[in-house]
Amino acid sequence: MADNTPIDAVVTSLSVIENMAAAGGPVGVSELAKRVGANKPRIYRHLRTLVDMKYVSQDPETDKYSLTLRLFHIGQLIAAQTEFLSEARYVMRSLRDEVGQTVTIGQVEENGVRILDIVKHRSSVEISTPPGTLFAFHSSAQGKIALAFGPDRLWQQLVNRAADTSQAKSGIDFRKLKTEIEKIRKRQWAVAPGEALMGINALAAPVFDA
Amino acid sequence: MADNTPIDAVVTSLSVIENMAAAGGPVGVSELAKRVGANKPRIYRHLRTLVDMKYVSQDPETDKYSLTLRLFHIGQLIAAQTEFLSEARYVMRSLRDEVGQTVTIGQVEENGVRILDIVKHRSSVEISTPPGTLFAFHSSAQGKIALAFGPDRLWQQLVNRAADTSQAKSGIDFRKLKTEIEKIRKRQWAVAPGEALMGINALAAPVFDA
DNA sequence: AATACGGTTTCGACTATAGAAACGGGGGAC
DNA sequence: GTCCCCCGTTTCTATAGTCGAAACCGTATT
Repeated sequence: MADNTPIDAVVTSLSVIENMAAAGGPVGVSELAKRVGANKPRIYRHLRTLVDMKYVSQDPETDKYSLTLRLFHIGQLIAAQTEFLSEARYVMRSLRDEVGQTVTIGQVEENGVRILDIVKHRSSVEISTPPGTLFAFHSSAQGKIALAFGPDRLWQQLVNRAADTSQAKSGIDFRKLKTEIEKIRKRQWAVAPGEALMGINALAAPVFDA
Repeated sequence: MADNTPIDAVVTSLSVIENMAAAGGPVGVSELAKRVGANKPRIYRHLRTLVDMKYVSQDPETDKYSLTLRLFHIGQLIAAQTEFLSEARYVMRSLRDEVGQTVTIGQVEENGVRILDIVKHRSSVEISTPPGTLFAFHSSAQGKIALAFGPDRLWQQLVNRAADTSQAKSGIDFRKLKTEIEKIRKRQWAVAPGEALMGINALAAPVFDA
C-alpha cells in the first residue's frame, strides 16, 4: 500500500450519487455543485455520464436530475448475496429491543464466523463490531455455537489444521474446548466472557435456510 | 448534446460494481478483469478506490473483494424517494398476512414488468422471484395486468415488435391474448397458472402514483 | 525444486479530466 | 416591456490524473 491514490473521477461520481440520495428528491446541477463542493461543469459531466449509464434520469420539464431504480436493484442483489440479511434485520431489531443489547448476525465460513450485520444498542458506550469481522472458532461465542450446532466437519478441520501447522504453541486446549462445546449443545447457548472483548453473548443458530 | 463523452473512470468503476453484484459472491481481481474486459492493474486501482469509499471490502483471508451494504443502503434511500415503495411494503405485508401468499410488486418497463420487491410467505416450499427479474408481457400475470390497465402504447409496441422480428415462430397468439386481456380488464384481476412456474396470481395495479 | 497463478507495485506516456469563462433561455422584478 | 439574475449547457486549453506493459512477491500446485 504505497501511494494511496484513489481515483478522483470515481470519488466525485460517487459523491454525486450519495448527495443525490441524501437530497431526497430531484436536484439541479448548481445545488449539487454546492453540496459536493465542486463547480458546475464538473458535476454536469458526471451527471451526463451517470445518465448515460442509466443510473440517473433527467426530468425533461424541470431539467433536474434524480436517481433511477438501477442502484436500488443492485442494492437488492447485494442484499440477496448477503442472503437472508434483510429478513434477519427485523428479527434482530426486535431482539435488540427485547434484551437491550447490541445484536449481531454472522455466517459460518471456513476459518471462523464472519459478522455480517449488526444492530447497535444505543447506550453510553459504543462497542461496535464492524461487519466483515472474522471470529475464530475457539475464541468467540459465535464460533463455539458454530462448532456445537454446525456439521462435524468444522470440528475436524479445526483439529487437523492445528495439527498440521505444528503450532503446539497455539495454546488451544482441545479437551477443554470439547467439553465446553458439549455443554453448549445441551443448554443451547454460549457465552464467551472476556475472550474477544468485554462481555459477549451469543445465541443458537437457525442454520442453513429458515 | 454535442460531444457525448462519458467519463471513462466512472464507467469502469460502475461496471466493476455491476459485475460484482452479478457475480453473487466474493470475487478476485483477475476474475473481475476478465468479466469487465480490462487488465488487472486498472481493476485493482478501481477496487482500491471503492474500498477507500467503503463500497467494497476485501476479505483479509482470501484477498477477494465483495460489495458492502453501503450500496444497499443507498438503494433503500432511493426506494424511499421513489415514494410508494416504502409505503407499499406495509400494504404488501398486510396483504400477505391476509391471503397467505407471497406478494410481489413490480414496475412496468419497456419490455416487461420488473419485480421491484417481494414479501415472502413462509411456507414449506420456497418459490422466490428475486427482485430485478423481468417478466414478459404475454406470459405472466403481471405482464397481462400491465397490458390490460396500462396505456395502449404497450400493446402496440408488443404487436409491432413481434411483426418486426418476423418471428412467426414466436408462437404468440395475439387474438387469444387480446380476448384474455379483455376478460382481465372486466374482472379486474389476472391469473397465469403454469406459465412461469406453478401457480402464480397477480392483482390489479395502482398505477402512476397513488 | 520448479512452475503457475493470485494480488500488488512501479513507471513513463498519453489522454481524459478539470476549471475558467462564456453562451442561451426562462422567470421575476419593476 | 425591459432588464437582470440564475439556471443548465458549452467551449477550450493545460495539466493532472489515468492507463497499460512489465515486473514483483507470495502462496498453492506439480
